[in-house]
Amino acid sequence: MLQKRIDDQPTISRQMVREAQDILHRHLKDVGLKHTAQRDTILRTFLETRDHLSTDELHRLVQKKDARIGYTTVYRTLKLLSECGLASEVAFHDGIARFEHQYNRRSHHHMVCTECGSSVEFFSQEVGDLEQEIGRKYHYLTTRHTFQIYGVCEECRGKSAS
Amino acid sequence: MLQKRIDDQPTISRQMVREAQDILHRHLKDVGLKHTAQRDTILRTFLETRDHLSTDELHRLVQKKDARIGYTTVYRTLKLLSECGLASEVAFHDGIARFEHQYNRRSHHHMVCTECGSSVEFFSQEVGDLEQEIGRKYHYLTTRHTFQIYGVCEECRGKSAS
DNA sequence: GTTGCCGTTGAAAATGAATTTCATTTTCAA
DNA sequence: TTGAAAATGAAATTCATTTTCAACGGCAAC
Repeated sequence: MLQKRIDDQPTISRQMVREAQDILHRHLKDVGLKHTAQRDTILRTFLETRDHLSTDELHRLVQKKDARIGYTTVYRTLKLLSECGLASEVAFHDGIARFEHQYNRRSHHHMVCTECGSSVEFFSQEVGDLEQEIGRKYHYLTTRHTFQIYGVCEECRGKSAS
Repeated sequence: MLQKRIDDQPTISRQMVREAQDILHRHLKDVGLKHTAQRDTILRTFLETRDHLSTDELHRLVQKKDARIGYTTVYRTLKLLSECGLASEVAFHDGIARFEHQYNRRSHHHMVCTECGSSVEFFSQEVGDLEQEIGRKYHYLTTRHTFQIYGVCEECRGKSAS
């Protein structure tokens, strides 16, 4: 099931793609890895979608551009992208790891419909503040948090009522 | 790795165990299943610990009481306990499903150390309020949420510094 | 008390996503 | 150009979870 995202930045500009590629290339150099056509293709494909993609879904999209790129490479590249902050994993609690790109986006959270899998993104400063506050209180050096709301969307409630 | 929990209710009384058993028995009756010694043993073992147990860990504890109880039965009973609200799953994002008992506990969240896996529980009214607020705003009928903070605890920071 | 039904049990097998292996190919610095 | 190091991708493996199935057990009807 494809996880849609509702967003305040509908498309990604050529400029952004270039900047993201620079970030990846710098990261590759930093950790002594090489620059390959596959990695660029995967990054570009990843940036072009607004959805929350599983490795498998991204692999399928990538294959439309270059059918010779394998699942494993997509899997490994997603890890690389996560390392350099271009991607981040969102766990929707359905047993599949999903990724969304983090390029030029403000911090947000998800509300997921448990019937159809669609999701709404929302923004709340308070949640980030809470991370800081709780970390200070218990002497943790916090790095990140996850916050998801689960429920049933309006459309699905309509269906089940009929 | 055993996930410790820090709590405001250190032990569970005989009274609570009895009440929890009643809840399970009623649920079994409701869905047309039977009351068995295994299921009672598993429930009792589950209630006796304050930790966040994986199926495997609970199975090991159960085996100390009755070595003939199999993994599958523990797995299935945890599902039953979840159905009737006695257990709930907490995803610590390490690929293993963990459960904690929900009997007579107030709503709480977790902060997990990514080094040693220990966790702190904390309480925040605001998070629940936020669930309501966001649900109303986007017309979702919300059922639950997850909120976890990840970081490094004081002890682990000490270790890595030395 | 016996019978038959139906749910339970638990070992083993299946599943499926994530990860690793390994032979081959590609990259890149010298 | 060249060779060492990394990348690639198909296949195999891992590992938690879930399902299957044959044997078992309690209980109600006879």
